[in-house]
Amino acid sequence: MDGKKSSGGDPARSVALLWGSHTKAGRSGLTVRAIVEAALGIAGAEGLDALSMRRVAERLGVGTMSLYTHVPGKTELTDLMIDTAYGQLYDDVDAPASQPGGWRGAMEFVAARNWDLYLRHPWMLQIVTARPVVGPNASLKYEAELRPLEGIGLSDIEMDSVLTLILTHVEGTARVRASLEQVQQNTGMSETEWWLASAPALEKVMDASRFPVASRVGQAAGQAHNGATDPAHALDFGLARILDGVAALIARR
Amino acid sequence: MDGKKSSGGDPARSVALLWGSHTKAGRSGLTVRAIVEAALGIAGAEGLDALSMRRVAERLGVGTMSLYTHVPGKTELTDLMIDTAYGQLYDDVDAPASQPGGWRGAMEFVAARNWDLYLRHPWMLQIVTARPVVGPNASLKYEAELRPLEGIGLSDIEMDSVLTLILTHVEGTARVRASLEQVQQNTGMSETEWWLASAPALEKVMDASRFPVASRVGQAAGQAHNGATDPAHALDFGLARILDGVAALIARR
DNA sequence: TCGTGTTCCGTACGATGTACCGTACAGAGT
DNA sequence: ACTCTGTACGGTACATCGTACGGAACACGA
Repeated sequence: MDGKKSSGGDPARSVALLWGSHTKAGRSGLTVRAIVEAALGIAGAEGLDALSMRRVAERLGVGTMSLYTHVPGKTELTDLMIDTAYGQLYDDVDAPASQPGGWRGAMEFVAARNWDLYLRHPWMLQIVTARPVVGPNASLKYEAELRPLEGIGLSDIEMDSVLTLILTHVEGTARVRASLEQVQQNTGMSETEWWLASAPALEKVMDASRFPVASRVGQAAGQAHNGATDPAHALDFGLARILDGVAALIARR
Repeated sequence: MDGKKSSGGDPARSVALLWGSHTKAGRSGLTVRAIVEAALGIAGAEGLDALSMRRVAERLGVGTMSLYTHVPGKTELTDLMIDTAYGQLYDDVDAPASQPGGWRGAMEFVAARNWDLYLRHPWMLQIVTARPVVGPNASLKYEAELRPLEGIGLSDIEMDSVLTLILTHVEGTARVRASLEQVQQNTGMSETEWWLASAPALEKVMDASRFPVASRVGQAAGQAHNGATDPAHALDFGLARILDGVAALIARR
């Protein structure tokens, strides 16, 4: 129920592992790349809860402990998974910068791509990255996402801050989205079904007059969104506000 | 390493548990309230990883399985922990609304209080709340945080969206903060120490000229923040941008 | 041919959440 | 006062996890 740790071991070893070629095979053909891909397959198909070293080994037809010859531990494996997923984001470092609509269009593109990323890899949202993974693809991602902010009147620090703000927004919203979907899958109930199931019990116990604003707004939002929250709407609304705020910062110069 | 689940059982039972009095004691004096407090004590002192049903029972001098008489499972226990933590946020429903500085001052207050909440209860950030906990204190929190947005020119739905945006920002930033602190605690290295430990390995393997913008901006941000990221700065910067964006939305009317 | 180092992996340990089921007690009914 | 019954308590057991340990099997340079 809580977050699993990440990045506990030797930094130098982790860095070397992330930036290595991943193709050196032993006598059973076992490769770091193969291990990572198997892990991605499991996490993608059955979620992070289903990901265990035993399952990975099983999928590769290999003893469980053989994995530890190539990978220090599960922590480092997930780091590799994350960086691999990042690699699917942009096929070109200048993809965001060459988007129409200036820096704003570029940032909308960045947000959309990250949103898609979490949609395709919801397990990423369950990993508590104790430290940002500095792999090759993560570095490329950072470069690609910073470039459109170059030369528009922001200081270096502001460029970093703006990007962080946007990415935090997307990630947080995607986390809500993934949570909703997971419950839907666990309980077999849709968002509205679950709400209807708890409504009678709630009404019996909660005095709505104590929460006048909350009940009115909650009701309105619930009806508009077909459920308590609509992550897709939250993404767009939030991004629009954020970009307006950034535009105001730039205009102030 | 991944997020633990939440809210898997019967909705009605969960609601009743959350809104109940928590004082009915059996013959050994065991209470839902006592269980929740013990759990909060463990999570607060040693983190969520240290929280187990056995540890809670041990702390209460009680058999492990006795807990299950009062609480359906660990999932519901964490739900109760969360709602209890929410109870410490505002001592008055009108605390945010009666803050100086209008709606903007109120939202800054709300953000600061939530920031403090996660600072005091970092374990909350590790729980994957599969569904927002609708307990009494969560409801009060929602009401208190919505009130300052009343009557300033936003629709009901926009009120909800604005609040969600702010809370998502605070939570996401707090998550980064908690992650950094946890690594610091796990590895015994400070932010800068860890970075210095991986720097030589990174330089050996990463060609900085491939990431011109990233390395320049990263360097600048790293120096300004005494580490790769400065969550406190990210909080303030992001909140300022967001509130500017909201102000622009209101002004547009 | 013989070290010698690397890769593979079977076994085992200490955790975890909780299902199951027996036991023991508190309070109601007589 | 005595029995009956429902609830609270908790011991044991199971499946699962990450991984430490150490032996076996192989590749390869000398």
